[in-house]
Amino acid sequence: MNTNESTTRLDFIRAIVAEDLKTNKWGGQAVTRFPPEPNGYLHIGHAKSICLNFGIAGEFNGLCNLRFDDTNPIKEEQEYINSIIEDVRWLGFDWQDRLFYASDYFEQMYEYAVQLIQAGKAYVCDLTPEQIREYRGTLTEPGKNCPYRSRSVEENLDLFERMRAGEFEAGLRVLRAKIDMASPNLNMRDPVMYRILHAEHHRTGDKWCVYPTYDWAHGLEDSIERITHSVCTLEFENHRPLYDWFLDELGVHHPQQIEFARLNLSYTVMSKRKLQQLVQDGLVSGWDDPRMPTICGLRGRGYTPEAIRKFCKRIGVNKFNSTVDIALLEHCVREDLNKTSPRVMAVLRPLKVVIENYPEGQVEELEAINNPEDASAGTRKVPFSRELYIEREDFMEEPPKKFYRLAPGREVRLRYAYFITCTEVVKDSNGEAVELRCTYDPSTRGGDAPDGRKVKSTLHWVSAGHSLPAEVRLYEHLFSRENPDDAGGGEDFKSNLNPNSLQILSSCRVEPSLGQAKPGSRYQFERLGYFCVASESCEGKLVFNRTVTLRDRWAKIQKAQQQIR
RNA sequence: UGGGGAAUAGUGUAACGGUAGCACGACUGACUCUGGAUCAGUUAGUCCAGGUCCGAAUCCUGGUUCCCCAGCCA
Repeated sequence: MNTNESTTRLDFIRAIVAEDLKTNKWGGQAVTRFPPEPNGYLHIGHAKSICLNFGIAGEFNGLCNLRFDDTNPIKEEQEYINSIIEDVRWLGFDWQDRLFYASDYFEQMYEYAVQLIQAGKAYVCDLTPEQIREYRGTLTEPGKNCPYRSRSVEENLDLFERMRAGEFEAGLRVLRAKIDMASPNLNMRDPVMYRILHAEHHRTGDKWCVYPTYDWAHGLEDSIERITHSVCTLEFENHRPLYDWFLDELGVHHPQQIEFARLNLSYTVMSKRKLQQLVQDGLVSGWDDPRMPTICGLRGRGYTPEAIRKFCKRIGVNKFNSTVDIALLEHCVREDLNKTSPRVMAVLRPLKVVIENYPEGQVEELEAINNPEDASAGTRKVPFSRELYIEREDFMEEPPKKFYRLAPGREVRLRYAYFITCTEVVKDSNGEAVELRCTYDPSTRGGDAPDGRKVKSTLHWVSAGHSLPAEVRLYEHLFSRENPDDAGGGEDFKSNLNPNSLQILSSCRVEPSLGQAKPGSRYQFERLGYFCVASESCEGKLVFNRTVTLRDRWAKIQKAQQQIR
């Protein structure tokens, strides 16, 4: 709590927690929870909630539980549980022995329901779903009491027990809270507490055929776990009176529900439904496609947990909807990766260079710095020879203004190597440059000229004979529109998919030090960006995913120049 | 047109009756063996209209706009 970063400003939720701690409201305890429903993969929006809940616990010397809200066996699967556990852990959070499941409380919840029935506060209703909707009324008109509302306690008890026993078909009856069918808050118009579902639950099997609804279950889960601050998203604000009502009627431990705005990010979608659609329609390779805003997608893309945590800290917490610029997320990864990733040279679109005055067969091992931001990372040797590859876009036969790179007659530096001058351009029948003939200045070995002359630019390169082939996947934003839902003419968000969101380059060359690069490890390809070794990569076939480009001044100049034309 | 929320530079957020600040972005410039990083600077804001006050983003009144709610989803 007393770190300089967190004392500066408290968001409104932390302010509440701090105040409660000060007044000893919960006996000096702060207990939060992250309560995902295991029906999908976690995304960066969940990370916001995870960082909030675990962050509060960490900062206030409290506890944060990981709890699966598994009250709907039709939608939930073990696969999701596994991925969620992996993702939360990967993000860097620890729930120790407090991994819980709502389904572990089913018996207790059932007893609480019986208690409410006995108190005349709940009843079994035989209306069909359609009828329930009709009886509920509308936003502007009150609902009306259903004919079963006045059933006796005994009959309700009997019916509810038989619901549990499996005597009725799915959907035939429900248990409802008896509150107020005229309430302006529709959630209070006798909400459903239990529905009959003859479905196999991934944890309780066929033990139950009545399952609690969210409204009934969630507060109980919080209460049973002695949660103090039940943090959820804005859309549950309307449910808070109901949350409070259940807990008050039962007279049990009653946490405070606090709502905050969920995260929206530009150039992507965040709803589970839409993400699922992308997966199902095969528009991405899966939940872990590196273009997805899912935690596993970002992980495969090369994002670090540190960067995601930093991002979540920077976006803050508030009560109004907003859309964070994805550039901020990208800034956070760059900031982290700049300090931590080893530099390496890789040529994505190779253009052959022959150094005519360099002795055939000669190879020099030149020393290169692994990370200029971290002296302890040391140096490595990079082989240099007569035939090299440079980046195709680092050469222009007719360079425009402000293009500092290689051109006929121009001298540039090869990083950590020599100054070279382009003397001749070899072209194919289409007039395309296929090879450059150059000379080098032997006195510039290592990259400095003894006579002090300067060059305008430094290029990365690899030795043709020593470099390794690699596949590199260049990723861009998944959508080409800032707000993907902003689609015209009856189209939906999918019409805004960015056709260039994935570009696969299969004839890249990387320096030999990358030969044993392990999947998941991250590098900066000098002058290009941050890349991470793809999970499919192996020693014979190297594959890299681009996490994010470096900031690129030249690209901006180029863009500006194109706009002028 | 019922109820519940919310509005501060382009974006995200501070300021809790007392100089509207920070970050991202954009734009300058310095430096540089990454057109990277770093450093310096510029840009730009209190939804509107009244009121209270020496003083209002903050308090009051009235508007405007946006979000959420009519699942046996969460």
